[in-house]
Amino acid sequence: MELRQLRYFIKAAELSNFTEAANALFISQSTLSQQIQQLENELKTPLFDRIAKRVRLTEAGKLFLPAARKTIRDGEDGKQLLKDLNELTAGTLAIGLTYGLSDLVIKSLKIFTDNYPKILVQVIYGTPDGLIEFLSEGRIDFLLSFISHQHSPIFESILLFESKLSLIVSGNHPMAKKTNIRLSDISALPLALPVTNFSIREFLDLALARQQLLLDIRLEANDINILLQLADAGTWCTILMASSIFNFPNLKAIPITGKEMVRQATITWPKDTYRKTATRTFIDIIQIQASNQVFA
Amino acid sequence: MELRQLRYFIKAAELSNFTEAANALFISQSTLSQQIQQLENELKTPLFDRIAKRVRLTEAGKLFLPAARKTIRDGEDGKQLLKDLNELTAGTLAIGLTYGLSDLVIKSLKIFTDNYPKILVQVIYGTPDGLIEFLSEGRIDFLLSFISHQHSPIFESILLFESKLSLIVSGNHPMAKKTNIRLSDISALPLALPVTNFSIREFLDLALARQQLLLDIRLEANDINILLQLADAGTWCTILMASSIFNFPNLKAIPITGKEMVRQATITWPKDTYRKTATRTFIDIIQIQASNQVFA
DNA sequence: ATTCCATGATCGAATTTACCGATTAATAAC
DNA sequence: GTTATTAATCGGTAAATTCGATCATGGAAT
Repeated sequence: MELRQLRYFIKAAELSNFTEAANALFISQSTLSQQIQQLENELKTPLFDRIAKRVRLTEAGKLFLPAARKTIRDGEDGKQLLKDLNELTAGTLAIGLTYGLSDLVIKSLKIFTDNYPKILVQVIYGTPDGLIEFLSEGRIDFLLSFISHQHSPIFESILLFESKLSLIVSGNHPMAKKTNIRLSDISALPLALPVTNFSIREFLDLALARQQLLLDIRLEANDINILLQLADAGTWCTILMASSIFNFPNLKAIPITGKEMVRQATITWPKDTYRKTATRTFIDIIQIQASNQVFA
Repeated sequence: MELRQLRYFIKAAELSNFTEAANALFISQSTLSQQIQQLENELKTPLFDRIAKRVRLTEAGKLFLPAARKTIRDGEDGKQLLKDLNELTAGTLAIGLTYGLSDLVIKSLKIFTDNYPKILVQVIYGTPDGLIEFLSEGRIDFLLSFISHQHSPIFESILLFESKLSLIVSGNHPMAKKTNIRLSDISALPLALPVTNFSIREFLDLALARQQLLLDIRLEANDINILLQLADAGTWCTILMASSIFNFPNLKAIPITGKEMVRQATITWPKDTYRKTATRTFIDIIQIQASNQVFA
């Protein structure tokens, strides 16, 4: 039994006429006749009475017709489901996110969910390593981070924007007026920094090692918001990407000079897997947002 | 999209492994791979992520899987419906019946409905002509009557039993002791007979005309039961088939002599149409009942 | 009655499709 | 590296679908 046969049967039952049904189906009458017979053979039940020059549904045929219709309809429903999914009216979108890119995502999310309210969006914060793992497992659809995987065999990345490593200080901090600063100028400041397994910290530590500098680290936290609040209160300064302070109007990001101090925000997804429309659409949105945004 | 492809997809989704799925489906791995691709093309949506050496459902695939299962299940349900119908656990049986054969049907019905309680039985009384019309229209499945259609091109008949036209009298009637009677002996009796469009009346009138006899007809009725009750009360006699008096133990049927006075009870159904199991089964039962029954 | 028309079944041929086996490519595990 | 596993691909074959033509039947028109 195949859907084709059910489609033929339904049309023939509706028209009670094989010739007309065949025309409506754009097949020959002989084809229709044969396919109906084949269906009847498989069901071991005649579906039509062949009386004189017209056909009429048998009782079995009458019973089978609604069942056949239902089967066809279910098949169509399945197709529609996928169509809806591609048209962003259903489904989920799981976004992996490292600290420091929240602002961009939040702005983009507003645009996305306004246009596609039926998509369930999941925002998963994590470390780059952990999120890469999630990406492999298919638990997130893509990943926003400052780590590029442009040369990976299994991941693909595109650049969103560049952001400079910056000293984050409160607006009334003595250094708040500076437009840029050298890494060596910071060494005297008491700092609150992310813990060492955060990628920004790894990035910073690498630069410090290269320049053979040490910093006055007074506090470590595994939460960027805490660091920002501490800076906002004027207690300590911190070092983060310039793009991290969007939520704190009182804070100032003073870019640290040096071309190695620039990090690239990227979107990463698994190579050679289907990217659903929700993913592609969201990435489009986030790219536009990124290009509109101006970071130091 | 065909059910075959859905079956393949479901198995592959369940096993997350094309090779195993192909084995389970008794097809080659290449066939499975191709059919899945074909389905994906039609849906314009990849259903599996091909990552490294194993496949994994895409979100679209996860969404589509229950829909595919439902479609398959509905198809199976349709088949089961017909199976049930053939196995007499569902469906209807519409019996056309002329007056005079009720007793046989009622006895057979009891056996039938005891064994197949889910079959809805419809008993349609009518005149032979009307019932033949119903048979043509498919409103009844078969017809019990004293009219044979053994030589009709569109109807088929089998003989159930023979019954003699009889004078029906109350047990205390002067003639009740007779074992048979000639038609000419009846002409003096006041009679209550079926109306002229009843087939038994047509049959009787034909015989009377042949023998150039007239009867003393005092009453006509279009209901056999009324005639039987009148006879039972001793008011009048009537002429019916011997098989009609089963419900009236006080009545006696005195066969009328002459070979033309024998009528054949038959079952008739349309030639060359599917006879459902309910029909075939009921006919079997009624044939057995008829052979067990002894009529004058 | 006879002819004509409409309809479904059937037949043979052509086309399409499903299927298989062998091979290739990719990758994970050793 | 090497091996084993797995899915994709290719070419060929068998099967199924489809078509056109024809046949058989029954109803309608004449």
